[in-house]
Amino acid sequence: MRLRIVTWNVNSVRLRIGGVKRLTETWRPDIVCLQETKVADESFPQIEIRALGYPHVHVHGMKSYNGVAILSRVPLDGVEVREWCARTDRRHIIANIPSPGGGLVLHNAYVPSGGDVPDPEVNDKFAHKLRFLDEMTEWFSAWPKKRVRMVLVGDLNVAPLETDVWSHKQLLNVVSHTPVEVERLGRLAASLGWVDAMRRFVPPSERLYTWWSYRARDWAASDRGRRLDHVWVTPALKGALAGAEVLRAARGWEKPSDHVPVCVDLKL
DNA sequence: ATGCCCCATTAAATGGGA
Repeated sequence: MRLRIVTWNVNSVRLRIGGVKRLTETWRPDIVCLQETKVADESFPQIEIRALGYPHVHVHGMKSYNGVAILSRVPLDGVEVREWCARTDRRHIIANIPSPGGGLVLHNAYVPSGGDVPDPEVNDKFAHKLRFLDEMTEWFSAWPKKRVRMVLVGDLNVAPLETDVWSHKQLLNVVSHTPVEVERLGRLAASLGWVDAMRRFVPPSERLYTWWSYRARDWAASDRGRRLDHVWVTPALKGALAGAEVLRAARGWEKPSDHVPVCVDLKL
C-alpha cells in the first residue's frame, strides 16, 4: 500500500483553508500534518477540513500561537500529545497509522523558532529551542532502536546542511543555521538513527528550501530560502521510502504561508 | 541588511515569527 504524508506549517489554519484545499487536490495525501494552526481546539475549522475529504481530524492547539493538527483519510488510533520544557504550548501530536506489517507511529512537531540572538545566555527563546531539541533527543533515545517504525515530520526550525540555506556563510550566525543548532539537530537525528527522507531524493549537493521570508520584495527572484521543514523516518522504514517532494509553487499562491508543504511517499 | 512583511490579539499597538 502507498501512504502519502504531507507536512505544512500553515501559519494560521483558518486563514489557509483555501491553501489546504489546493494542497490536497494537488497531492491527494492520505495524511496532512499542520503546524502553527494558531487556533484553540474548539475553534478549529473542523467542518471545512472534513469537507476536503479528511474525516479524521486530531488537533492540539491554542489561541494565537503554535498548535499542531493531523488530518487523515483513514482512522488513526493511539492519538497522544506531548509537551516539552515544562510548558503547555502545543507543539507535538502523535498518532498510530494502521498499516500492513504493524502500525507506524507518526510524530508531528513544531520546534520553537528561537528568537533573534543565537546565545542562550541572553536569549531565553534560543535557550528554549536548544532545550526542546535536547529533551526530544533524550526521549527518543529511550525507544527500542532496531525495530521501531516511526515517521517524524514538522517544522524543526533548523536548516542543517550548507545547501539548506541560500548562503551558508551569511547565515552562520543567524538563528536556524548556527553550528550549535545544527549540532543539536544532529544529536536528535542520531537518537534513533533518523533518516532525512528529503535528502534521499534530493542530493545534499543541491539547494533545497521550504521557507522564504515574507519580507523579501520578490521571494522567487531573491530566492533566499531555508529548509526548515523536515520528514524523517527510522531505519526500519528507510526501505519503504518511495519519494519526497517540496511544493515550492505554494509560496506563490494567493495568501501564502511563508512555509511550503513537503510530501513523502511510503510503500508499505 | 536577507528582509521591513505577515498573523493574532484587539481596536492602534504589540508580540511573535526566523
